[in-house]
Amino acid sequence: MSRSGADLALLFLGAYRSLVDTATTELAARGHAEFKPVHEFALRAIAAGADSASDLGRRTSVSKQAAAKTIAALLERGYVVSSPDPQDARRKRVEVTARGFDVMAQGEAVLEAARKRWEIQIGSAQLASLEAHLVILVGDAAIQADAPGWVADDSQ
Amino acid sequence: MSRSGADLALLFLGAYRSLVDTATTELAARGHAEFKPVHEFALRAIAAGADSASDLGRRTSVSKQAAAKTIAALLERGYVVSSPDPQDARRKRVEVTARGFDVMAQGEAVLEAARKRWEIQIGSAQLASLEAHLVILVGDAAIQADAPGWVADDSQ
DNA sequence: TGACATCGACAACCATGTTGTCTACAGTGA
DNA sequence: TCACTGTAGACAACATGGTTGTCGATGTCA
Repeated sequence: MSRSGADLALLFLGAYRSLVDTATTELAARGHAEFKPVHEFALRAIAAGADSASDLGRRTSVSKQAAAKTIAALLERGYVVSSPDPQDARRKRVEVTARGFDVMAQGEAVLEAARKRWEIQIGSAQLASLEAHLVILVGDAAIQADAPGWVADDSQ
Repeated sequence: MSRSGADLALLFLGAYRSLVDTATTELAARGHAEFKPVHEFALRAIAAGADSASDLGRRTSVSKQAAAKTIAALLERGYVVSSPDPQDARRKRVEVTARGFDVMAQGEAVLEAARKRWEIQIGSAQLASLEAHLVILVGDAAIQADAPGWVADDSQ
């Protein structure tokens, strides 16, 4: 077959897009419209302890201003709440709400379901080996779900 | 191993990013700084016959204004030239320059080299099967290199 | 106590897309 | 031949999601 390198790149992008689009569409259908991958990552980082804008910025490799905007968006949609930090009057502590945890759980479920469909399609062993090879090729870069500023691609 | 669906998505994104970053960096080192995937796709479309802004817009599923901006960027960097169409005074015909063909060839070569490295790393048969499975999973969506507005992710 | 760091807010800017509007020109049919 | 309709490209305004720079308030440490 010997596809070209460019096609290979496109294939990866297509696979990612396919999963993410599925998730976005499904989440919208389940009452979480406008929920984008960026939000998912931010929410994860907040749940993991990034409880202020500056903190979130550092963890997601983005300026604190950008992080503040993301938090504002999450706040507006009810995925997080913020309150003044009693320990430090400069800070505002951000916390994930029940709705926030819900959207994370649903997102995970949707992606897991998509993965299951693929598993059925090409076989469990094949998918496992595909994943294993990807891990080798990509290395650690993809593992830290907290980090990427490179999730900016999104749906749009 | 049974990785989660979210990890799988991240893995795909990581693989894509890895290839694209390699290509962008390499191209920059070879005298094509600031050349982004979007430019690559536009250039390909132009070479394939999209010789006007409106045309390019249609082919890459983007507004003609956005296409015009992309053309302006390519123009500025010397990858295309434009001239009034003698047949139709409304149009400006866009053509890929030698430099434009060069960057396309180099890009292809760089990606091909990256693919070769992976082939060595995990084995030729493994890479082939990975690609074959991806083709099954992604379907036709990734094949038409001309289309995607979804290459907006980029380096930045 | 004073120097310095950090927090969040605000403003300005950039990149890359969008829509809407405008003028020039092409093509077509009465 | 002429009016109508469609299309090309230019321009303006705006949305999104980043950036940098600056500022006042607050914390921290010598």
